[in-house]
Amino acid sequence: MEETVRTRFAPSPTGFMHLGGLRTALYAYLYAKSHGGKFILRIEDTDQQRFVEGAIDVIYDSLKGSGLYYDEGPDVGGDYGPYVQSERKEIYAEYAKKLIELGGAYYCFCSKERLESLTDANGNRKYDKHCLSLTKEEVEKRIAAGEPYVIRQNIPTEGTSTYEDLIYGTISIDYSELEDNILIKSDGMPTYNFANVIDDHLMGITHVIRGTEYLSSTPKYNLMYDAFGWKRPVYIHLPPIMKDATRKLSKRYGDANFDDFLKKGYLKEAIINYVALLGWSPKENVEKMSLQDMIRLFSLDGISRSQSIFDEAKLRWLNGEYIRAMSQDEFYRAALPFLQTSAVNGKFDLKRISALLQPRVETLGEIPEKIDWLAELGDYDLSLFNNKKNKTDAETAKSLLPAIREYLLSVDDYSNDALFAGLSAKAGDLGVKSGAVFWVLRIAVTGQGVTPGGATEMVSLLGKEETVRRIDRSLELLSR
RNA sequence: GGCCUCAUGGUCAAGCGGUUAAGACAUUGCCCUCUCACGGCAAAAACUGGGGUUCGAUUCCCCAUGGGGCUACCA
Repeated sequence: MEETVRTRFAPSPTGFMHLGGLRTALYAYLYAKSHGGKFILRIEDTDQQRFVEGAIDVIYDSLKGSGLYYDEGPDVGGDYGPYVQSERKEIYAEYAKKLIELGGAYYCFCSKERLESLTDANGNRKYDKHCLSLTKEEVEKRIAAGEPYVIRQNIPTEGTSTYEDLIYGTISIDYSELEDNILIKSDGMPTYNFANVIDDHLMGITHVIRGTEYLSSTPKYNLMYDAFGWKRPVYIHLPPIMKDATRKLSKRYGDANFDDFLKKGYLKEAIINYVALLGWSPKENVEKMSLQDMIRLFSLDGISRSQSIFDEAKLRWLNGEYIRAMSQDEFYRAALPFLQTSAVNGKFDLKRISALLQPRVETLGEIPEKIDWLAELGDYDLSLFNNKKNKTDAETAKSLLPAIREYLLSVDDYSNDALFAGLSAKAGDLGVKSGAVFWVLRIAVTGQGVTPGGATEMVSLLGKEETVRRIDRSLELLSR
């Protein structure tokens, strides 16, 4: 029987969910799920200086919020815990000791000063294996004396390491290019280089899915798998997501934060869908996909090797697709927080505004700016009445408006359809194109060149009292 | 600097020796239309350069150029 696929997402708690990280998590999730496997969450918090309060919750929330439910993790449990590295310190110490016995690592007592003295003319530094020659007795004596130490990996001085990456193919690195990196820091905590290997093995990870930044350091990890006699995992390295041609999407530029996009009014389904498309394309030529669709369509040969640039314009479009696919109620619920920050909150029927806005916005964040002006009719430029096609201007507005006002005052059915039919007929009575009536009316009640909906939709929304009040105000402006 | 790696329109991205080199976003134009938007139709737009291999290279190989990564007691 084939072994069960187990993938993991192993972020450091930095306080925000990076979109690149989210994509890595997504691919790991998709790979596992499309193979009937398990997806595991592990928190890599070995760098205590980078500890951020509440950061782990951000990871939980982002993952679950996007539908990437993990089968094992700190908050959901599992048979391979603990799933937080800072709680596994003794495990690493034990394996480090074992690796030393196997000759794959050694204690090092070198001072920072000595290390710095190793820097050559080009500014490069490579550890010289100085402490490798220490005898066991000497090492024990110095440890007993309380001297601080680290544990370094013992990398062969010659030879070549080769492995097969499922995306990039055969990768070969000469050992001479690698350094005896620190595995256990002087504070007793492991570095990524070590914890990552120990945990992936102990947690039964079969497929390691991560960014290309690890492509050339993977031989170091394989050396450890081999030394312990463990089976190497399958490697799947992913190309980076860029902000532009030369910069990666980064925290620094504030353009990579999942939460920020949520605040701007992007839907999490759209974000997940969009990042899935950066670096992967399904066999079928489709772009809008649910998580379930993606599980069905996911395959490694659709993953590209080149970096891709994050294009917010396309994300906007996709987000718009999701918005238009929602039911009116779904959209209303999603839009409500944004509607409530608008100046119209409490003045008009938010549900009706929501229906008007649904086909007209690509992100929820655009909502307030699209309707704020609706709250009050202020002074506006009378040249807005100018319309060539309908042959209108301020003068025609002045002559048409009283009759329109009278009509609107006389009817009680303010539904869009009734208003449209009634005003069209009225235009006939007045001997003008219906477009002229609609244009003049729309400007008169909104004072805007562009509105989310036509004259009748605006009037229907405003209601009789407010409509008449605004027409009066416009007539006043016109006679100044 | 050394090593690893990548390279199709502005962007994402099909293609995997012979194609009119898909599709999507963005752009432009037209249609629909009570403005805008939605929707529909159409246009413009690409194989980084140079050598090979081959009857034939976007596709395979090499070099150059350009981009990214690694070179930490960060991950």
